[in-house]
Amino acid sequence: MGRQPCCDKLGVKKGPWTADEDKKLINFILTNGQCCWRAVPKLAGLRRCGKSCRLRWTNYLRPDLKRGLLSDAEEKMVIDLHARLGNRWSKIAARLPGRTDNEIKNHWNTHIKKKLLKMGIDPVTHEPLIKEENSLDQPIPESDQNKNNGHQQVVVVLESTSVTAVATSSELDNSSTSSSSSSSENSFCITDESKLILDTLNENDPVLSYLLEANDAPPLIDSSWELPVKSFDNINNNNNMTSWDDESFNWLLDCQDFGIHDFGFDNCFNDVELEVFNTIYDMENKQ
DNA sequence: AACTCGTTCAACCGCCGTTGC
DNA sequence: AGCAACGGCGGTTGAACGAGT
Repeated sequence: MGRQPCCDKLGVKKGPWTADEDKKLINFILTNGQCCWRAVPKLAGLRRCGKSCRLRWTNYLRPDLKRGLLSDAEEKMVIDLHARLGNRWSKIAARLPGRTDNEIKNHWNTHIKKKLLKMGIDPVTHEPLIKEENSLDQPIPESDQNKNNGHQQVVVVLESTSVTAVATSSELDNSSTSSSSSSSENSFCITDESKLILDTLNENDPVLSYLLEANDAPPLIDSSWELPVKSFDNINNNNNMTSWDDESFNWLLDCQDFGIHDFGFDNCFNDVELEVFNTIYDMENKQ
């Protein structure tokens, strides 16, 4: 005999979570921590599958989630990491504090994918889509392709970071040196649009510079996330907290823009991880 | 105002490696 | 050792919403 079934499929509720369900789940996790997800719905008084509870917690209720659109820096990191890791969203999310794999995956599919396609980059391979774009989206007349002031595309492939870009600027005249002297795989030109990509590699950017230095480094954030129960004490000012009161709960639901600092999570990360987080945090606050 | 269409994202589904019995 | 549940992951779906007509 193996284990008991995960949950009784009959009577299990599906669909969007209600505020009441959220409250029950939050209360349970804060009281008991994350244990056996199979037991959570029963113990928390929820008619949900344990899997659904885990998903709701990790993707939405977790207090260290940042919420909101990804910042430019985060987006650039996602693109770069995707170029190296592919659709391994959980690995990518592990490098972006406060972001979930689901969130990054959604953002990729709805925003970044389109941006890359618009730039003539295959979002899967991160390689140029010159042929496809010429034949499908916006066919470029041969006459225009022969003009430097037209929209001739120049491939930007940065081997060290796997970031690929295609420039469509008319400032190609200024970049002839780099394109003519390189091999096909390594050739690149500097133009307005490609500068946007190159900006992602700014050496002054601590996030990216750290990222680039640590090609094979372990994830910035340990994937085995643990509930820092202690940090929640700050919320209720109650060391013996057993559950959230209505005020605290409403505060959580209303405050979708919280960060690590807000919860005293700083102690959960080492100096480097905190530095990365602080950089992203500051960038967002400046916007 | 009513309808259509496109976009977004929370949630579900199914698969797979791990682990407990 | 083998079966089956668990936990996690990536792909997909569909309801909600906004923009355009």
